Amino acid sequence: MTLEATHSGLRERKRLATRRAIELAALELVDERGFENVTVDEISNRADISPRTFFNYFASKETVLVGDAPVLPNDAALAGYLSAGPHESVLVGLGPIIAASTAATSDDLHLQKLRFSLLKLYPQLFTLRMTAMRQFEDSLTEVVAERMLRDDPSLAADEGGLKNRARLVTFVAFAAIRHAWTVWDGSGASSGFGNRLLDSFEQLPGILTPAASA
Amino acid sequence: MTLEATHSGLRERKRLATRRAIELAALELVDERGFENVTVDEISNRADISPRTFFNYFASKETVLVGDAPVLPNDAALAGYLSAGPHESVLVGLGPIIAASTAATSDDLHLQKLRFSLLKLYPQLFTLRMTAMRQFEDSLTEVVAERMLRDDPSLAADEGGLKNRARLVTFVAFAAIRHAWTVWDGSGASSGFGNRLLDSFEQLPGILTPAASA
DNA sequence: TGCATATTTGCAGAGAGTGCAAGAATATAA
DNA sequence: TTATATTCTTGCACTCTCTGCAAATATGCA
Repeated sequence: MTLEATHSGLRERKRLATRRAIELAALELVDERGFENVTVDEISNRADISPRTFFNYFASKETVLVGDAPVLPNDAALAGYLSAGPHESVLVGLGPIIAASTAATSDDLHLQKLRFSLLKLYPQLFTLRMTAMRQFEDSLTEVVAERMLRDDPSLAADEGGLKNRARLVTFVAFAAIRHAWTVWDGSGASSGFGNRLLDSFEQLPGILTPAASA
Repeated sequence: MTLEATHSGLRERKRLATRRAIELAALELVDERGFENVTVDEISNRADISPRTFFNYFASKETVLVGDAPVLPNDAALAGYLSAGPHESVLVGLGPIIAASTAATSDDLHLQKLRFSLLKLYPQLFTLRMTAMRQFEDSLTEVVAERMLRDDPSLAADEGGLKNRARLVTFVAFAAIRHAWTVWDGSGASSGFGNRLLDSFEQLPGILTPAASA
C-alpha cells in the first residue's frame, strides 16, 4: 500500500524495522536524559545494533530525532487549490494542504509526541527540521506559482517576478506554521495541530491588511 | 564611543582584536577551501592563537562564521513606529526598523561580504543564524505588542491573544527578511540589502489577493 | 545449491569540543 | 615601582561524533 511497502521482501522489512528501532531508542533516551546526556553508543545499545550501523541509517545524532520532512500530497486537495480561482486567497488556501501534508507521517502517535516535545525543547533540533523542510518549501513554491499563473495568465510575461512572488507566499505560509507550533506549544496542545494550523492561516489576512480589527 | 569601547583598557582592546582575528581567519579559510575542508587547528594557526583559545571565544566552528545577531535600536525610528497610529500597517512599518538594525553591525564591509556569501552557500549556517536571531525576534514581538496596544487599548483585555497576534506579525516579518535575502542572492546583490528588504515588506499586503498586479 | 548483491560490524583514525591546572599578561593599589 | 589580585592563554588528557575500509554475514535470485 504505502510507498515503503512496495516489493516488501524480508530485506526491506528488516531495514524498516531497524530504522524504527533506532528512532525509538533515540527518542526515548533523549526524552529520559536530555540530548547532551545521550551518546550514539547508548542509542545503538538499546536498539541492538552496532554504533557503526547507526551511521548507516542516520547522518548524525540530530537527524535521527527530527524525523522526515513532509511531502506534498498529489491528490484532490492539491487539485482543488490549483483551480480555486482568483477569488480564493492564494495564501489562506495553502492551510488545508499543509495540514494534510504534516498529518501524513509514517510515525505512530507515540513517536510523533516524543518528537514534538523534543523539537520544543531543543531549538537546534527545530532549526534542523526547518532546514530539512527546504525541499518541501520548494515544491510548495512551485504549486503557488502554478496557481497564480492559472488565476492570471498574464503573469507568465514576468517569470522571475512570478517566482519571487510565489516564494514570498510560501515563506509567509511557513511563518504561519511556526506560529501554529508556538501557540500549540503554549496552550498545552489541547486541540489537534491541524486545527491550530488552519487558525493561524486565517489570522493572516487581518495582519497583512492595515488597521483590521479582528 | 561605541559600546565595546567603554572602559577601553589594553585588555579589552586585545580581546576584541583577537576576536576579530579569529573571525577573519575563519571566514577567509572557509571561503578559500570550503567549510568541511577547514579545521579549527588551521583557523587557530592563521589567527596566531592556540586551538584551545579558539573555544574560549566561540562555542563552535559554526558560530564563528555566522556573526552576531542584530539588536533592536532604541532610537527615534522605534519611537516613530510605536506612535504611528492605527492607520499605518503594523507589519509594513517594521521594515525600516529591521533594515536599520541589520545595517548596524560591527563588521567591516569585507567581513560582511564574506559572511553573506557563506550564508548563501551553506544552508546550515543560514539556519543557525536564524536561530541566533530568536532573541531579536522576541524583542521585536514585544515592540509589536506595545504598538498594537497603543493603536487599540481595548486589546489589553486579552493579553494572551495580543501576544499571539504580535508573534504572528513578527514571524511574517521574518518571512520577509528571508525573502529579501533570497531575492538579493538571486539578483546578484545589485542594490543595497536595505532597499531590497523594504521592497519585500511592501509586497506583503499584496500577496493575499492572487491577481494583484504589483 | 550456488552466485550476486546488500547489510552489518569492527577497527583505526581525524576532528570537535571540554575540564583542569599551570603559566603569562594586565589591572590595581600602596 | 612593586606587590597582589584578576583575567587570559595555553597544553594536556579525555570523550564523543563521524568516516573509510575491508571482512563477515544475510538476503535475493536463478
